[in-house]
Amino acid sequence: MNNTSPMIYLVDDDERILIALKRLLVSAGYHVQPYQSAEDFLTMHDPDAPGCAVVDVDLPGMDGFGIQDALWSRHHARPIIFMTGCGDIPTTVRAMKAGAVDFLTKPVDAASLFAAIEQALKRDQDGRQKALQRRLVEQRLASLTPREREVFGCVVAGQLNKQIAAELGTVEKTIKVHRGRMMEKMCVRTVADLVRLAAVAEV
Amino acid sequence: MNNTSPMIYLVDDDERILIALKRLLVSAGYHVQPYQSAEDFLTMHDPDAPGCAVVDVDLPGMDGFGIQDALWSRHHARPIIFMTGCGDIPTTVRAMKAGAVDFLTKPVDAASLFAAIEQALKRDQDGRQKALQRRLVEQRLASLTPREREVFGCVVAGQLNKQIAAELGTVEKTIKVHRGRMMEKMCVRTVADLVRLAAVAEV
DNA sequence: GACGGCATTGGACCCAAGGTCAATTACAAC
DNA sequence: GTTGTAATTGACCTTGGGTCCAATGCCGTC
Repeated sequence: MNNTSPMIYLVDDDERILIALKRLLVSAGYHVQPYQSAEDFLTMHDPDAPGCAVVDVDLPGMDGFGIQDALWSRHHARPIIFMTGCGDIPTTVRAMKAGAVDFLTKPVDAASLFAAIEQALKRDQDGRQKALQRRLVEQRLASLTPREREVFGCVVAGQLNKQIAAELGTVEKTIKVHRGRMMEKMCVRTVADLVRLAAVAEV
Repeated sequence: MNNTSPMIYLVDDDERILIALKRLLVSAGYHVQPYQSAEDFLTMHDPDAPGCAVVDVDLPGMDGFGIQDALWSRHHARPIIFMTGCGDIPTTVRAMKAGAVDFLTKPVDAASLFAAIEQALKRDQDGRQKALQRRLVEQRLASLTPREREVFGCVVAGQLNKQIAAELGTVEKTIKVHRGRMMEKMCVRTVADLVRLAAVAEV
């Protein structure tokens, strides 16, 4: 699906640092997209492209946390690595609690940065994988008729056709038909597979 | 199971702080167990009692991370809240990455401490709940004969009895018997329930 | 050697799941 | 009014799942 190589989104208001870090990362083989402000990053980056963000928390205007919140509220789960020149412990804790991959102090140590980026890219990859599966299941669920949707829930709950019929106020034969069509639309052949699909969607 | 009220394990080498914090927590209605060293805590605390630990990272001898590692290697997932008088950002990041609930700076703010403790107790509760379920499932799995165990795997995978029979080199009738006994031992009546149990055990 | 647990199998039987063929009803859109 | 989709139901048949009773062979323990 997304086999484009991952992008590192660099956000720092200090142009010298931006240039230096970009050079470092490019020389290590990464694709880099630099931004001088949170606003630039948020409006210009492609949220569907794989990759991670390396962000200075102390930005003028919207700061690093603003980026984190903005991405979160848009359901963009892009992993973030923070950098700071003058951060304190409460700030660090807040960032990590909010899901930051790492919180690095300037001057940034190259080895730490690379390690954090690798971890962030892996997290991004995993997240994308899960989101993809989830979207697939939700797409299939959306193709169900209301009745089929109800039957889906009952089957996942382990109910027998006759029990489902009683619950939905109809007869077993009707349920069998709905159930058959539902299984086909969900692209599964066994109840075991269906339960696993349901688990992907719900959790 | 564990309806004893949760215990707060306090670990700090400074006796004055230990006393002050204990007083604060007791007055807030918590049960508190103070220790002056990591070693004392590790040898004397009850790992099966619900609760969380509030630990000074800068302990003489084994430090706070030592506690974290020791608990981890013993598979005791007790949530830890760290305190520090002179910590830095890398230390904070390390602690949070290792799963600390919070990382507080001394002097500890009461409101922050209470918030962290509530979060830690909730995490402990959730962890215990999951561990309990998991142990229950593993116990049931352990009661299966080797053959039943194999059939379990195939059923969860969604295979038909005849397919299972072919895979295990026997006939459908035999599988039916194993399958029936397996379902009874696992205390489930439907495949849907069985798949959910399997999910609890594997993840 | 007797005993118990385990794996295996056969036969009879019942219930559940799913498919075929056919038909009816309701509602919304064109 | 016609068309399409969704929901519904019936009779009939096949396959799959599950249970009861009964029996056999293997293996390790007492």
